[in-house]
Amino acid sequence: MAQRTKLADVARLAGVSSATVSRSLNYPNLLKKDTLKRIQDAIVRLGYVPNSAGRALASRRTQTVGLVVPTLDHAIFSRFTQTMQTALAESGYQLLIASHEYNPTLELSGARALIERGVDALVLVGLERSPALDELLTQSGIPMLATWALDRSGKSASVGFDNHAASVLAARHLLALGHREFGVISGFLHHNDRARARVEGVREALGDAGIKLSAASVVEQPFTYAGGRDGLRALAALSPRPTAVLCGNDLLALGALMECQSLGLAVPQEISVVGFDNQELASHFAPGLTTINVPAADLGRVAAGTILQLLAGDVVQAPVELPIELVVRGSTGPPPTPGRP
Amino acid sequence: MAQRTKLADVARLAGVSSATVSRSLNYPNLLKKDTLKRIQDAIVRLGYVPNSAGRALASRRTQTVGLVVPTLDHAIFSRFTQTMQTALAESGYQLLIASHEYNPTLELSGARALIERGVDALVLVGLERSPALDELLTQSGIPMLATWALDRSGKSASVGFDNHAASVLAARHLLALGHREFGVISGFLHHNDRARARVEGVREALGDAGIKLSAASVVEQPFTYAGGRDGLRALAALSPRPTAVLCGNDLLALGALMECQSLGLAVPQEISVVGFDNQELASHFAPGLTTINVPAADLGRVAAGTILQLLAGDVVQAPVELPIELVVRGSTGPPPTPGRP
DNA sequence: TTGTATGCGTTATCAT
DNA sequence: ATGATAACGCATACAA
Repeated sequence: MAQRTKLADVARLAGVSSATVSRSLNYPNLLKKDTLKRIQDAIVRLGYVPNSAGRALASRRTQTVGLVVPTLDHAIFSRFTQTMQTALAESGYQLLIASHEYNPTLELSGARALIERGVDALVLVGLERSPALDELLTQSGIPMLATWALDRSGKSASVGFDNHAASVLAARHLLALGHREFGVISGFLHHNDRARARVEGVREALGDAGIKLSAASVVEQPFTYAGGRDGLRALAALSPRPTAVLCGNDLLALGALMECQSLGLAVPQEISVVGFDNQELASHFAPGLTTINVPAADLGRVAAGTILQLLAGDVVQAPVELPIELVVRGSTGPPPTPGRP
Repeated sequence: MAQRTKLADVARLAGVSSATVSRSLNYPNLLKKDTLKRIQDAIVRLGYVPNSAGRALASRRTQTVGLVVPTLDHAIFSRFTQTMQTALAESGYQLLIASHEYNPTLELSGARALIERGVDALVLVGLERSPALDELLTQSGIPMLATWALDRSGKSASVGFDNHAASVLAARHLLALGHREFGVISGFLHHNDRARARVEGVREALGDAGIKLSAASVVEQPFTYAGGRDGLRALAALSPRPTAVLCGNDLLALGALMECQSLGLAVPQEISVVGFDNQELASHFAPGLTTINVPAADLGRVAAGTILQLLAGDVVQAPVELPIELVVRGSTGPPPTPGRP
């Protein structure tokens, strides 16, 4: 039953050639009003739906964009994906998705699967990829866009923000408040250049202030509330105890906040927490939380626009940098006593 | 540069016919070990990637599953999608996604776009669809799976849970606590049969107890924190004021909780709140929140499995019902004084 | 076990 | 403005 009526069926019913029907789909203004209408009637009558495999084979384009993300199960990526898919759909493009859960092997196979399916362009997250994937990308010659990071080398088009600069911003803010003991709860750094850039930003900003970030004060945890809890517990056990904690995303930050409460640590009086990602809850349940808001939805929109440019043949070299903002809530509280154990 | 090497190129390099190369891909065990190896070497040497348009045209299958969801920007759907895509990828299927933001027109065009692209099967959310979509589905003859709802009529395969029963469960719980005045904060009911089933469940359970749910005590709001806030404010203004509020999802429930706090209403002493969806935050920041946990990840896994069965030609008639659970937190608090204004 | 030949549904070139 | 026809890359029935 599947995929019955074809171009030729419509052509027969409309009394024209299949070439004309094809044109009615792709260049309707080339046809005489009358025949166009006859064809369109036939299409409706038959419930004809074009077969894009045939179309792809003949036209060498699939009207499909591939997206390879770490996971859809983080708000930032699902929002990003949602926005992109809506924007692309408006231009007649469909989104084909692969996720790899931060596993380079899965990223490679996912990208390969998308390329096999003939995506007209490919969107990736981050700049880091395995040599095999790099080779696959250059061999395929498919237009590629890196997201959530900026490719300053200009090797590939990119839209994102400066993860490094963002955490420098946050660290300086905390330094200005008088903090001297820091902790970082990060996601796993393996195969996550964004997370690494964030940690590096902290390290650098602190270094400029003559403060060294010890290995023990950077803990890697899964991107979950539990990860945030565990991370904070580990940091709280250090001596001296950090008075400021930077978290890699909202789940980690909120988990850390919960654990602070469980441990009886006042935020931000005894400990300050900074989290990446936009978390509406923060303003209400966690007035002491400072956040670095990342523009996931904007990124999706801009990425879609850039992809369309690439597909139009434009050469997009310069990275498109989106602004991030540090949102400080409840900063009126007293600064923490630095160095208190 | 795109999509250079083809089957024939590999065949030439390996010194075989293209048919043999095709077989090496689809039925490797039909080939002599030696020739298979020669072919595979050639494939690697050339960096050959199959063109699935050609494959789809010839085989009439795309190894692609279409998913039409309301949005990826709600945790339940992104988690569902993520799980499904992972499970399907393990069986060599790719997921093609369309989202419609609760707009029937977009749902139709999305489904059409997916069918055009030749998806082997289609996954939809809910049972309600426009007549046009229904016709499209039957005309196309594509295997279809309804999710997040149970098709008791057996017209289509379905995996989900009983939204109606779930809210009956919640309402009875609140009745048992002594509540007599109820409010409901729902998402928009238009084109959302799950939301309607939830409200109906409440209405029915209350009706059994001789309580009528007035029109004013059911408010429709967008699925956001702000929606929850606005909804609760509206309900709190009613006289008599509801002592128990049921919310359509986690965002609405948390928004309602925030507003309770802003209004100085103690939860659950003065007002009880019940929210659909699994919300980890609840146990910490909102100990008075009772939740109906929905198994988004399980649904994704089961849906993927069912789709694979359908693709294998199995006839899946009976709806697959997943269990839901009512999680009561902080129920030790005193029951609210019923009917207090 | 492998090769030959044909067709899948559409687009695009070239006529008319 | 429209028609005839040759690709597009692969799978498969049939032959060998």
